[in-house]
Amino acid sequence: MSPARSSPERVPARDGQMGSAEPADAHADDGTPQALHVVDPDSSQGAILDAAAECFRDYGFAAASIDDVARALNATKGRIYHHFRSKTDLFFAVYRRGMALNFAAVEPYSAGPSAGEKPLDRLTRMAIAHAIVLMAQMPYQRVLAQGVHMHQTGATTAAQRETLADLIQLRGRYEKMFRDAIADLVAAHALDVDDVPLATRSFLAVLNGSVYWYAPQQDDVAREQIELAIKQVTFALQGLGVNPPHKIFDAWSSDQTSPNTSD
Amino acid sequence: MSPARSSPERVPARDGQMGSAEPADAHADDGTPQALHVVDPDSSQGAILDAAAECFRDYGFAAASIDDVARALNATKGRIYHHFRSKTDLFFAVYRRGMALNFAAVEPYSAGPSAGEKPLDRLTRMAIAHAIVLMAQMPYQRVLAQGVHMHQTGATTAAQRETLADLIQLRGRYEKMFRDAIADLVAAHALDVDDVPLATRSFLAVLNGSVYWYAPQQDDVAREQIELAIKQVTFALQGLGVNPPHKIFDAWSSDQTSPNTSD
DNA sequence: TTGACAACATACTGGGTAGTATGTTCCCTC
DNA sequence: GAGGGAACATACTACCCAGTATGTTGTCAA
Repeated sequence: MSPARSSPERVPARDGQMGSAEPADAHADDGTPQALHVVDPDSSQGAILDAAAECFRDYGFAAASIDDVARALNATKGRIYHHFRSKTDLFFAVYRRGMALNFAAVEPYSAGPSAGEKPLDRLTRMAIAHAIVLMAQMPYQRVLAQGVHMHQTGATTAAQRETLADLIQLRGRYEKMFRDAIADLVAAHALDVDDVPLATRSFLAVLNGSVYWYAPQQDDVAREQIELAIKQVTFALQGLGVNPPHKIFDAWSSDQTSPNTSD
Repeated sequence: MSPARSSPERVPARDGQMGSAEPADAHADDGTPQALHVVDPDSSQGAILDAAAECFRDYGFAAASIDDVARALNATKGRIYHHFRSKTDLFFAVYRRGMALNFAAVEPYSAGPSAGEKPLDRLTRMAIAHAIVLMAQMPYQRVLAQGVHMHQTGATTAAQRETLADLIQLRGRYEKMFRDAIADLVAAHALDVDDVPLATRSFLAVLNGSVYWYAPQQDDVAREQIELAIKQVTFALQGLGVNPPHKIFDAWSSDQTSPNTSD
């Protein structure tokens, strides 16, 4: 139903590359899908992204206005439009940075140097890292959830839809890390699930849950997050049908930054 | 940050009851929090709710316009504003109906007549019913998720915020059914979790996951939904630390409408 | 048949917002 | 020290959309 909606297709002309007189060299659009830290966090653009992430989290993409973001920055629209071509582009940049934060947190444990590592330990470390970065970077994570939703609806122009597909693919790669880790467990006969994709979704659903209800309670936020993460990971691993390796939990609790990878 | 936002508080005058010259007797606002089927599904209002649920699902509350809903109905705004006072009220009605669908699906298994029933069987039936109604009534379920999110942001006027609080409380009652069922398992020493609220959230997170990815694949949709639900419930129960009762699954699979409550 | 009212459709208004066009300031370079 | 451009702020426009005011049609009762 509603095949055309209101605006059929914005900017019918000058589509495709549209690279004429860009105001700044920000948001490099070279076709490098692997590029992660696109924007320097300490730059002015980084501050814009942080403010935008909070606004998108609080009001949602559609309801948050550019003026809201500018107000959160103690600035005006001019500053934002100097760095980002449109509201959608700003959203994409926030999404990209959110995915970069996730990859930076989890990827080290996904492809660790210790090839002889137990598959269960690897999945456990990845899960804890994921659960923690979720709580530590809440605004960005909420934006990620919105981005997935936007993909199914209408994402303005064709060029932007293409960019969104890239971002969704980025998320697909991220989830694939977990799917592969779970599949490794199945291959090692350490686990018996018939539907790995579904199991992966349920696994991540447990860990992602905190995005919608977590708010810091205790003083020691870092420890609180670790404890919550351990509970969630315990639930998720049990859901898969395996007993959680408490040794990993203890190692993580004692060293909050990077748990020792000793067996 | 951003303490005031754009519109400080819509409709500063005539707040509170604002009951003057209602166009129709629709949307009875008597203070009955227990009322579930507020709107007759086969009426004109029911058709509006269905269309609104699809639009809110597709575009989100903020991005979906009243004209979009009207277009989906092959009608105009007049029809909608004749039955609902505002866009927010329409959203609330959709939310209310979504909760009614959930209660109607799960409540029969929550307070069944068989008091001697095993706690695990009860939770299992509730979980399956919840997972199935989620897939069967997708548009409404997506609206429910949005409603929870709206509660944390700004919900227009003070009177509407009050109504939203009612709806959130309705959802709280719904989740409490599951929390109580899990707490019963703990009390019966059939389960050992230290954090029941967190376990409940993880439990529901697994079941709710399908809202974001489920799309009918096979021809026999009802059977497909049952099979998916069983897989999800298996994961969720294992996450709690209990072995799923396959007897219940088999009974549900053989009789899709209402599983026999025999021992 | 004639009110009268429900159930819409049509036409219009006001406010909010994305995006643009144009200034202004500061810094850096030559 | 002059010029030039990056990094903003200011001012403005065009448009979308929630909400309203009013017109039209059908139906049902008296």
